[in-house]
Amino acid sequence: MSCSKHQIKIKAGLRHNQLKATPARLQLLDLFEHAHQPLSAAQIAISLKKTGINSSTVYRNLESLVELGLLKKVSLLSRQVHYELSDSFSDRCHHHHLICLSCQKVVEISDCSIQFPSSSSLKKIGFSSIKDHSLEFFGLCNLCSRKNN
Amino acid sequence: MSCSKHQIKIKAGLRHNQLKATPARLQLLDLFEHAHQPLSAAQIAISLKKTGINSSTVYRNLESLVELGLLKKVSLLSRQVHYELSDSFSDRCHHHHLICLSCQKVVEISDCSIQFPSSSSLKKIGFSSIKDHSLEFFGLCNLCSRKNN
DNA sequence: GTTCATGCAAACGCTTTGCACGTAC
DNA sequence: GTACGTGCAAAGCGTTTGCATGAAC
Repeated sequence: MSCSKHQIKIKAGLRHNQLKATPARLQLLDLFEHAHQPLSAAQIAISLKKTGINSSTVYRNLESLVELGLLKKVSLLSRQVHYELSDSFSDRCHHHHLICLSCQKVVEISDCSIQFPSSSSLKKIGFSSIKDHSLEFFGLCNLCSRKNN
Repeated sequence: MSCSKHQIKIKAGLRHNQLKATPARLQLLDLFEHAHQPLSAAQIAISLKKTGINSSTVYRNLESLVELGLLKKVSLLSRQVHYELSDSFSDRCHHHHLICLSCQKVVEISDCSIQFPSSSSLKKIGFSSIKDHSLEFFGLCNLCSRKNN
C-alpha cells in the first residue's frame, strides 16, 4: 500500500494536535487524501461503515478535525455540509470549486484571484478580521450541457 | 402598510412566471423583501407558521421560486441551505457575504471583484459555461472579536 | 370548472446525544 | 492507569411525500 508516507504525515498531524491516532481517524483522513472532491459526512459514514466504523464516530471526528484546522467545511448549495483537507495541512494548494448545476460534479480550480474587502470597509460594517473565504462557480459540465440540447 | 408597491411587483413577478399569487407566496416573498440576510427554509417555516402557513407549503414554494429564478440559494457553511432574492428580481445589486464564524451574523458586501476562469481553462476541465457564482468571507465581527479576548 | 396550491400526517434521512465499554498513550 | 475515543440505540430535527381538500384563475 502506497500510503505509508501519508500515514506518517497524518499521525504526525494528529499528535501535533494532541489527538490520538485511532484507526477511525487514520481511515477518515486517508479517505480525504485520496478524494478528488469534497465529501459529505453521510458519504464518509457510508464509506467507513464497511470497515466497521460507526457513523457517530465519523461525525464526532469531523467536528474535532475541523476545529483543529486539519479539515475545512465547504458549501456546495447542497443540504449537507462537505469537507476537504485544509490547504495548510495537505499538499494541495489553495483552490476553489466549479459545480455542475445538473449532475453536481465538482472540479477544483485555482486560476482566480479575489479582491478582499478593504480594512476600511470591513470597519464600516462591524467586522474586525477575515480568516477565510470560499468561492464557488456554478455552471454546466460538457456532458450535461449536451444532454440538455 | 408600505409594501403595496412591493406587493404589486411581486404579483407581477409571479404571474409573469405562471405561478398563482397565493397568500403563502406573497407572504413568503414579502419576508425576503424585508430580510437583511439570507433565510433558511426552517426559519421561514417558523415565521410563517404564525400566519397559518404550513411548512410543507414553504418548502414547496421555495423550490419552485428558485426554479423560476426569483430566489437563489446561498451557502453559509451551515447544515441548512439559505435563500435570498435573486439580483435580477430585487432592487438590490449583486453582492457577497461576510459571515461571523462565532455568532453567524451575516453582512452583505459589494466592493469586491472576481476574476472568472478563462474559457480555455474551463474547456480544459470539461465545463461549458458558468451561470452563477458565490463568494463568502468568514471572519469575526467586532463583538465576538472582543469577547474572545 | 379546471388546474394548481395547500394542509395534514406520516415517513424519511442525516445528525446528535447519553451511556457503557474499549483503547491509545 | 487515565484520559480520551468508540459503538450502540434512541431521540432530534429539518425536509419530503401522498392524498384529500381548497383556492386562484
